[in-house]
Parts: sequence; structure tokens; C-alpha cells
Amino acid sequence: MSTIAKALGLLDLFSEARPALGLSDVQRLAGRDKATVHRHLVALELAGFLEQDASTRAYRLGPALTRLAGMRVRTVPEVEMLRGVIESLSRAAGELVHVSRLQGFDLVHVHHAEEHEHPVRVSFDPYGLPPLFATASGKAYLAFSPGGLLDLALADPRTRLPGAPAPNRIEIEAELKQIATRGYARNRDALRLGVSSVAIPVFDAASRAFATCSIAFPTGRGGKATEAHLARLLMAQGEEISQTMGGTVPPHIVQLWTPPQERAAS
Amino acid sequence: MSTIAKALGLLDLFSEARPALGLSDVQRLAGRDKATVHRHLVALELAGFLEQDASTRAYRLGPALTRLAGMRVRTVPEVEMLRGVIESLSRAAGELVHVSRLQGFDLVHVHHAEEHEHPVRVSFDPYGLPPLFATASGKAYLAFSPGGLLDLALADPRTRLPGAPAPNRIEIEAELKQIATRGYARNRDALRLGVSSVAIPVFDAASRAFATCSIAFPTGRGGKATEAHLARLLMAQGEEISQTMGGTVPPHIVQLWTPPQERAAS
DNA sequence: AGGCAATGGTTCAAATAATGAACCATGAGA
DNA sequence: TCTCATGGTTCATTATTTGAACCATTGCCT
Repeated sequence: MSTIAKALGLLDLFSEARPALGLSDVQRLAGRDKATVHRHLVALELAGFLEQDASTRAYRLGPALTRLAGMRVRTVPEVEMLRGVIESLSRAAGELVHVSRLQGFDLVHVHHAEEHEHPVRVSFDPYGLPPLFATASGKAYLAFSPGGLLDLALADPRTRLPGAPAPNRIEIEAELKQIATRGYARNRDALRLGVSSVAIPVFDAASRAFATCSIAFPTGRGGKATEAHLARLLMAQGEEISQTMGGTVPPHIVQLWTPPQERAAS
Repeated sequence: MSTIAKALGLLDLFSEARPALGLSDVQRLAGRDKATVHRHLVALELAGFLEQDASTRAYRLGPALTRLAGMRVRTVPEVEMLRGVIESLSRAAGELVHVSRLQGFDLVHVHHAEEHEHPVRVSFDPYGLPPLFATASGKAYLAFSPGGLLDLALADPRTRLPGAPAPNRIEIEAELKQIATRGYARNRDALRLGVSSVAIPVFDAASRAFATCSIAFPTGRGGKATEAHLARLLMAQGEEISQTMGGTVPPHIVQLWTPPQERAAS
């Protein structure tokens, strides 16, 4: 393991629950030698990734992070475009919003927004690659993709949770069909206990699903009604999201996502 | 120099002007061996600090940055409190807003906001320590601090630009007096050519200046009128900023910062 | 007071991981 | 077809990282 990885790994020890850590805390959590940890902390501090509280000597996340994150938001075009729409979606929903892109059968993180103040939050790993069949995003993608993909996905062990059997073909087909007519995919406690989500696909310029947008929330916060409410918010932004990423939503899905009252009005 | 510092230094090569860099680009800019640079890039990518464009193979800033920056904003209390007020100030001013805290005679970065879309931006280094006498922030601090501080500051070579002579005592005293009656400090091209700023002090619970808030803008964008306009915006938020950081503004300065029409109305 | 246990931080020989010259593979352009 | 630049890899050499033991300071309990 590279020193770089070890040092950067220390940053992941900081969390909502533990915003400031002393040398000993870090040492314990990381399970490494104190001297090593100390040198890493100092190096991170020098680079501005951490800062040390002058009075308590505890370390906390540093200003270089906000600077570089700002840079990323302004310079990575995809993110820059998405930012506005998913931030307002997050604010409206009061929950975490994600956009992931498909790379093979991997769902890779593109951007997320978490514009709310709930003390209970869904944690997530922006560089993890969750299995397709364990997420609402994955199912949303499959439901709006050509049938052949499902066979490939079923054959690939990486699309299911490690150790789990391949999903039952009949059942999955039924669920995907339901998603296609309902307009969004849902998930309760499948990938991680206590986390639920709703998701819709994002379409590219050729109207093929190539990414997904999802809202994740603690299962405890939302019943059936909440879920439906979040799904409505999500679908209402569906066309905008695809357009922002340079794509177009097929007309029949635009229909599906348009709220009944607006459809009546037009 | 530690490997960690070398690797993290690579992140600083990414900028508004160069959002994506190939291996060779980074190698050239960093002036290090290709193999080394490559291993560093891979390590950073693995940690999510960079991501690689699948088609061009170029690297760009990665999602871990937004995640950690978000964490910082939510967990570092000072920043969390300040965020709202300085973000809206930045939006209103259409320029970069900074808050720095004094540590001895060092101006250390606390937080900044840059909520605007001008293509011409003031770049800055959140962990640099600019000399007091070369910044509006430094002068704002001194102008609202007890006189004894000025003597100490004049004696300390770190408070002026490297190589520059100590400021003329009479002149500086006149300028500080002017700042104290005007309510804000100003600066044109002193620290860096083409960058101007206006600044006010932030007061602690004992009504002593202990930090500063400034608006920086390209000199080319603002004449005298713009400067005065930005200063008014800044002063209008002055009391809120001090309160947010747990302090109180002395009454006579609240007066000074209150716009004439509001003073008339009350 | 005094002693105990944590804390943050430092040292230096031993061990491990970083380094870079040379190498390969691929693709664009002449 | 040849050339040049690119991204990426290898492996012996080298230099940096590592960690047990150490020190200094602080807070706590008797």
C-alpha cells in the first residue's frame, strides 16, 4: 500500500460524528503507529488538507478541500452543468441526491448534492461500485434499456451482492416492467440496511439510458407516501437532468414523468 | 520532501485554465520523472482525488474532493456558521469573499465563498500568509485594534512584503485613522498586481478585532464607485458576521456601518 | 502535593517503499 | 510505412518511511 493511500485514508476517518480528531484518536482508528500517523497528519496539514486547532491540538478537515472542490465544480463540465439542478432537487426533497454514470456494469459516481440539515444522513462512498441489482439506480437503468442487457447483467456476478445468487429471472423481469410503466425504480434496505432510494434513468443524445439520478433517504424517515413524493420530485426534474447532460428523454417517458394535472392543463 | 506532499502538490497543477491534464502534461509541469508522476496519479485516482476520463485518458479533479469539502462545511463549526452569510454576500457582490483569522500577525484562511460566474477571477492561496501591511484585511485589523499593536507590527518584518522597507509610520497612522472613520480598509494592487480589495474587521465577544472579512476583485473590474459599492455591502453584513463568529461589534462601529437612510429611519 | 495515566510530539537504526532509466504498446500524422 | 508523442510498465538501486522507545506537558484522582 502506498504512503499516499495511507495518508489520504486518514481523511476518511473524519465524519459527521467525529469532526475533529486528536493524534491518539487517529492512531487508534487507523491502527497504525503513532509516529507514522503524526508525520502523515503534518504532511496533510502542510498541504492544507487538514488544519489543527490551536487550542485543542485536534485536527480537522482543512481549507484546501473547499478550494479544490470549488475548482472541480467550476472546471469539470459535466458537474458544473448538473450542479444547479441537483442541488435544488436536494433542497426540495430534503435528501441526498446522486448522479451516477454507467461504465460497463459499474455505477460510477458523477456528482451528488446534500442540501439539507437533517441530523440523520445517509452516508455513502462516492467511489464505491454498488452492484446493479442491489440499487434503485441499477434497476432504473435496466428497466429503460434494451432487453439484451438484462441477460448480460444476469450473467455477470459483479451485478449482484457478493455471495448472493443471481436474481430470479421471471421476478426481475416483472419488476423491471413495473418500473417502466411506473416511471421510477425503488429500493428498500437492499444494498444497506436502513437506506432506501428512488431512481430514474438519464438519457443520452440517442435517447439511450447511460446514467441515473437517485434520491436516497433513511428508511426510517419515509413510508410509502414519502417515497412516492420523492419519486414525483425526481421525475419532475427528469427531463432537465437528461438535457443538462446533453441528452433527450424519449417522448413517451416525458409523458410518464409529467404530473397528471399538468398533462390535463396542456 | 515527503511523498505525500509531492503527490498532493500535483493537485495544484489543475486550474481554471487547465482543468484536465494528461500524464505528460503533469510530468512536464511537475518536472518529475514520468514513472513517479504516474504512480502518484494512480494513487490519487484510487483515493478519488482525481478521476480519469475514459476516452482521453486525461486526469481531472475527482469526487472525493466534493465529498470531503461538504463534510468540512458541515462539521467545522465556524465554517458552518459563516457559510450562509458569506455566500450570500458573495452573490450580492458578485465577487470573492474571504474570512481570515489572526494568529499572531499571520492572516490565516477560515473560509471563502465565490458565488458568481465572472470568467475573470481572483486566484488566491488559502494557506498563504500575506503580510499585514500589504492587504486590506491587515489594515482593517490594525485600524480597529489598540495602538500598541501597530508598533509591534511595524517592528516585525513578516508584516511587510519580503524585501520591502517598513511602512512610514506617519503615513500608516494617517491611513489607519482614515479607515477607522470610514469604516473599511481598501487596497489596490499592493499584494498582487491587478487585485484590489476592501475589508472590515470581525470582533470577538470582548469586542476586540480578531479576524477580518474582505471582498477581492480584479482591479480592472472596479473603479472608485464599484469599490464604494462593495464596501457598503460588506459593512451592511459586518454586524452579522461578527455575531456569527460569536462576537459583538462596538456600538460606535455599528453606527458607522449603518447606512445613512436606515439611521434616519430609526 | 504527588503520582498516575493520557496526550502530543520526537529520535534513529532497520526495513520497506519510492525512484527513474530503459522499456513496451498504441495511435496520430507525414 | 516510418516517426514521434502519448500512456503505461519493469526492476535494480536508493532514499524515504517506519516504529519501538523516548521526552514533555497536561489533567485527574487520591
